[in-house]
Amino acid sequence: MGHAETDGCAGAQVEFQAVLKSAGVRLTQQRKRFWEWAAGQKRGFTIPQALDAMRGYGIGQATVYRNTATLERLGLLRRIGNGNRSDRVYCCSKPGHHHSIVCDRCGLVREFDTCGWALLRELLSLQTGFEIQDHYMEVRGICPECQAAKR
Amino acid sequence: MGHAETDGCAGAQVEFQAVLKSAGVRLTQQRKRFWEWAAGQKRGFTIPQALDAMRGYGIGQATVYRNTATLERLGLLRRIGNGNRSDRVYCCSKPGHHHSIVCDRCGLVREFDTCGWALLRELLSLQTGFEIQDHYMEVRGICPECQAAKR
DNA sequence: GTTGTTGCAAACAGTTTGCACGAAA
DNA sequence: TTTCGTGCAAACTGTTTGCAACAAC
Repeated sequence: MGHAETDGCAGAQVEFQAVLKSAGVRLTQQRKRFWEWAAGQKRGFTIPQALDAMRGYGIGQATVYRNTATLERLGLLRRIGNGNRSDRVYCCSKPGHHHSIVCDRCGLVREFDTCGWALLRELLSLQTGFEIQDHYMEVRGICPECQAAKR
Repeated sequence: MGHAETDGCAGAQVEFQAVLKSAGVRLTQQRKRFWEWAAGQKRGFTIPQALDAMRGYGIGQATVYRNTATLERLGLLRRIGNGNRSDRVYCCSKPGHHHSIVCDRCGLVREFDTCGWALLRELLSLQTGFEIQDHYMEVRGICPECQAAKR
């Protein structure tokens, strides 16, 4: 099953080690395994899925939880699923601020950054008097492949 | 402490009973108490806070959880706090689709619905090929009062 | 009278923690 | 050789559930 144009984590291997090093975080076997697996999950994953997969490598659950937190802190992983509370985790293809659009059917994640924020920010600031700081956005839909499969 | 222009739940009392009735949900003493209290929390609340407050009325925790879920289902309550994962609950001032802007300092919630969605939806649809369904958005900032208090 | 709701307490699920050992730098 | 990270299991927190009594309609 080829996911056209969506190989989100290409070149992630290199970046991974660099990010860890610059954060003073050690590159352990377990972390490497976890990251390789996570980067391969193009549709994100849930914690139970990660626990299962890592158990296969003899990696304990505490390690999975700890590493999920660590990599999230380093901006390598991100949590989504607020609309439906599914609490998925996915592997960021690029660092920094961006949003995600998630397929409701298969969980495929794509990232985007154009969200018209500058304008909205200005508007909200005027309307509410709030000193606006940040925003969070998540879109749900059906990905092209699932649309095709549906028929 | 007067919260100018932010008495979100005015007239909620009336609507409350109507919504419950039309959903075939009973108006019990406990639900009424819970709702009255919740509607009074202009800055939203956390579950522990609700548990505490309701314990004062002799209302059990199971009831609080069950009612939170019920009222959320009826669109009377809503959960926020995805950016910082604080998992707050707040009382919706109006039904239907809208977003929230939360004060990072005091938790005050204001709702808004202008978010430039139509345009973004179109853009994302073209860019990603997704059949777009829904979106979730949340803004964080500092409310006017907290800005004033800061100085 | 019928049925949804409640309170209690026990059960549960998911997550975190303490500690001794092992591996990375 | 000095930390940091890991595995294990126990502890914990927050949430859900079964059941008998009760209150809403």
